[in-house]
Amino acid sequence: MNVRVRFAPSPTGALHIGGGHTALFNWLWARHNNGKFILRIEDTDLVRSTKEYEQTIMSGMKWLRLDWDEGPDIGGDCGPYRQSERLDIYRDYANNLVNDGKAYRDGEAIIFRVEPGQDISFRDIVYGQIDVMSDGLKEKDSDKLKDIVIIKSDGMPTYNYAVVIDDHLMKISHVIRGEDHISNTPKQILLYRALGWDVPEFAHLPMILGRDKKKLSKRHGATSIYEYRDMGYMPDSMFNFLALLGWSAGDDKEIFTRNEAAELFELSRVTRKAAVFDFDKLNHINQEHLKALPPEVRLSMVRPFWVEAGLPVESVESSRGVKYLEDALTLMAGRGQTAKEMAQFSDYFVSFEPVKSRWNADGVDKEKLRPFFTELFAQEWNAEKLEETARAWVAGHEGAKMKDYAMPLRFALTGMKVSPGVFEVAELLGRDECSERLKYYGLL
RNA sequence: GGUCCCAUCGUCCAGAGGCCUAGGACACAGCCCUUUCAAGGCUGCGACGCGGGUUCGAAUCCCGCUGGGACCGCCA
Repeated sequence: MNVRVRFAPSPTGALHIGGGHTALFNWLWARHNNGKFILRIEDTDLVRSTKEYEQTIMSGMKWLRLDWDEGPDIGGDCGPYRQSERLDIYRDYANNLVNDGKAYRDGEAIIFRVEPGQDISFRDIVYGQIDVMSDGLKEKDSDKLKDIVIIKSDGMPTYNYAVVIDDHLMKISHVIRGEDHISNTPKQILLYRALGWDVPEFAHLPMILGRDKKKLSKRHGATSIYEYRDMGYMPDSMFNFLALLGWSAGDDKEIFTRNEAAELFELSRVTRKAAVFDFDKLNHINQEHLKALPPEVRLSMVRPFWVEAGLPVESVESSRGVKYLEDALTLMAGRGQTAKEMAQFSDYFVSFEPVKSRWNADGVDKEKLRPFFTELFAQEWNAEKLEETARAWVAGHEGAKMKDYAMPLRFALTGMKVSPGVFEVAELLGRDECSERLKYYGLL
């Protein structure tokens, strides 16, 4: 089967979590089958749609690296890919339906007649058999059967109509979308039949809920994909996390790359239960990815947050080399759940200034520490030698404990009570830098 | 009000009649390692919503109940 799937957002807002999830599953299915992933813009709401949002959605998808094979920006054989540019098509088919007596005009609008007694059941790849009769398509709070508006008074097609025309004309093989569309599907099936077309396969996806188990919305905090980027989550982590909402490969593997996911993905393994968006899990997945990153990529993820914090990344890079910054973050691997946290936790590698502002002399016995630091600085400057020296010092002094020396050193160098191994930090910072920092406090 | 969907640890996911005294992950708690934890290791806590069937046997199949949710727009 020639798999062709599409993501069809309406440009009335940024790409949000739910949309990203839907786009992701479509992408997964396309890539798994070596099929095509199509982006179609559903901009038939004249009032709310904007070109800016269209751009935002596309860049959101690019950030997640959900690349499409056909779309409004790159074209394709089934274009145009913007519904506002397909109005003639919708009108032609609507006129045919009117001529066939299957639809009628009311005002400026065209309305499809729903006949009672029709079985509009369908089989969903995820949800299985869904039985519906056309008699159930009632008006709200009424027993009246509800006909379907297909062309609005302003000449634009409605969602339920345009989606059918486009999915057919664009040769969509699988319609993969949120579960909130299950109840739209029977209406669309009625339209497919009236038009004499075969229906595509349907696969509905479970909803994503907030902690309170209500549909994810602004109330739950960040909903747009971009907000996650700005918080320091990485595209591959978001991808990994979103893929796990409503799907698993069946084994215990939870940290994977997009290609691994594409290989393993099966629509038949998608879950039916709505999933709660869990920040703790996202954090963990992001941390795992952050840990596994190649040094240069890790640096590229963290760098913007150092810059954002006003740290002199550029000058440190030119004076000490990019390798220094990469090594610093290699030491940090696994520490911090977001790129932003990692940047915050490692600022002392980039500048002494934040260290000064955190350091204070409370409880620091300078007289006791000075000889120890002097001894340290008499050594060859590498972590192994430094630790060896420190241990020898502790062993040679009655009642001395490693932490009585290591902690003040850590605090003086980093301004933090937590850091990677302090001797490794010292080695990387370098003898001169360490010396400068200790002298500043009068510890050397 | 009508139609439809869902129901395993707090959360995400395993489980497609016996392999389940229900497994993994996150979170949480505790312990260990140790110069610190935001790193690493170990242990623990913790669920099949309820009631009926079917069956030698049910988390798995059927029915009812309860509880969630979606949709019923000339929004998508």
